[in-house]
Amino acid sequence: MQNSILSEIFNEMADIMEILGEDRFRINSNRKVGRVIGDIGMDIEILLATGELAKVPGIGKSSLAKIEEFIKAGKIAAHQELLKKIPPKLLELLRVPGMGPKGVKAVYEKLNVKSIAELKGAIKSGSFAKLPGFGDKKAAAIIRGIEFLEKSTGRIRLDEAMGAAYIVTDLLRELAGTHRIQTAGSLRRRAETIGDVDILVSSGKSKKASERIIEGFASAEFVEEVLAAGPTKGSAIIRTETTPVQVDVRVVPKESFGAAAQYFTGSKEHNVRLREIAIKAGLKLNEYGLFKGEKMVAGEVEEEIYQKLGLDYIEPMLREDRGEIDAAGSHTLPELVRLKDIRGDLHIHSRASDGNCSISELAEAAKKLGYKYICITDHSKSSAIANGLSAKRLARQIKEIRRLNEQIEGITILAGSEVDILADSSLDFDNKLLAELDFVIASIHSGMTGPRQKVTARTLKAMDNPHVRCIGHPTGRLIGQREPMDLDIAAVIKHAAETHTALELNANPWRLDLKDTHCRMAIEAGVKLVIGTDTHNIAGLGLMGFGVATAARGWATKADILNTLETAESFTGIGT
DNA sequence: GCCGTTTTCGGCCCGACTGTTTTCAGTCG
Repeated sequence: MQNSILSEIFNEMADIMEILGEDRFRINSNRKVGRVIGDIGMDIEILLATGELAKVPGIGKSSLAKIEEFIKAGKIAAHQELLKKIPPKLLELLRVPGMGPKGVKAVYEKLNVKSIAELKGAIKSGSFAKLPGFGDKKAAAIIRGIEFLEKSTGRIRLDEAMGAAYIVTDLLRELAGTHRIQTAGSLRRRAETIGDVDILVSSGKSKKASERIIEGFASAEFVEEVLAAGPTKGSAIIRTETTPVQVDVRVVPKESFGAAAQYFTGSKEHNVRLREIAIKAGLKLNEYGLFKGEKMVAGEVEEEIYQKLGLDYIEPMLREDRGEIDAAGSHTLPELVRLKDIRGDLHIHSRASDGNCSISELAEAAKKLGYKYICITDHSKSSAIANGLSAKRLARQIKEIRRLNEQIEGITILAGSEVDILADSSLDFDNKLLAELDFVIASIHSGMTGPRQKVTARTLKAMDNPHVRCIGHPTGRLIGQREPMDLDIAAVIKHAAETHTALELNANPWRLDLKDTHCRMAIEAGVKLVIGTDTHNIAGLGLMGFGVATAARGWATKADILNTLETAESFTGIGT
């Protein structure tokens, strides 16, 4: 799929144009095209061929021609022309916190700085600080920015962001003067990766109270470095168990809390659309409220902002400018699936393969979560590294599970398998054994770097097996660590619909696979999703929420998720 | 460059913080 490359090209064009100081509206539209292409789950080549691409908001005539040019020629002339205008490494300067397009332009034109290494040199030599509009403090800030860039791993996973948020909200709760505390930003939207953690606090009217909260945050022992600390806003790098995380804390008065929550939750693109709607209605929207002239018409309650703009309330997970605003206006938003709708976990590893717990321990823990059923899906024999079960061991495990079901009350344990899809597309167990199972997940664990045609064919073939009820972590990605397989996702979804095979939404925050946009495609094609934690221990059962949030980001309702069904019987005896 | 229930031309979101400034530009979200 060429979407991500194209998305990067449009963003790069916007970056270069910005450094060159070109028209900011044209820059913005290029950026928007880049984002929209990145958001589309569907292969852009297919969308172009069917004429659908021309209907996508934000993509106009000019961009359409460029995309067509890229599909045909593999490059875009306008992009190549822009690249010629700047040295190749100049763009990396934009990644340094504190360096924007104007700064990059200045150091390039006045100091002939063409890379981060040269920027470091210019700061050390003192020439940077002598530039008009710059200075010693700015120089020091940029050095810190470069250091942060060098040690940071970029965006962090959802679980890491949540851990950082807990650290800070725990402290804020202890501070005097904090009333309400709410995470905002991409964390509240449950995006798959998080840049920095935003936390919103409401306090009393006095300016002093607000200042004290920021001071309390900035001086906390977990703070590694304070990036900014004003009367209402503080920004700092904090230590966590895994990685340094940037956390922004914002203090707002009680009467503006809802507007601030709306504003700081974003996404930016969603907010821009809302403010445009406000302007058309003769109103003004900012983080303090929705105003008609001087008069505040909404602000304390987030729901009221949407209501006064003539929109249904939009859940944070949907706020990506992916059609949710139009749907809210026409009252056609989906009723999103929630964690409380989940009745069981269908992807669990026990001690028999590479898990840490016995089946009965897992069952008891699941019962405490209110689940009606779980399915034990240990690895199959080819996953030797994970101590995959042989046919003989699996047959024994099935008997063990049947026996346990007679002993344990209040929850049904299903016998399953996460069976390997082998390199030749066959499955790791024969049909006779698979037929014994209540629920079979088929997954690829090897040959993931294979060509598109091969990995796609393997997946399609597995779905042809009548015993396979679900494809596990379909793209195989590990966020920040391993790229997804080059899978033809549209073909997989189409075949899943044809064979009535479910697709997994693996809830592990390392995976979130299928991702949100792919979930939405699957749902639109009528394919059911299974949200499974793929847990190897009891704590991992708690990862379900990450999967549910991702499903919601894919506009999933309860009916789209297989494991919201009330009883275990819904899964048994299928394929026999 | 994109878009249209005031529009095919003329608009295009808003504010905090910082550092360099004597009133503001740049960056960020």
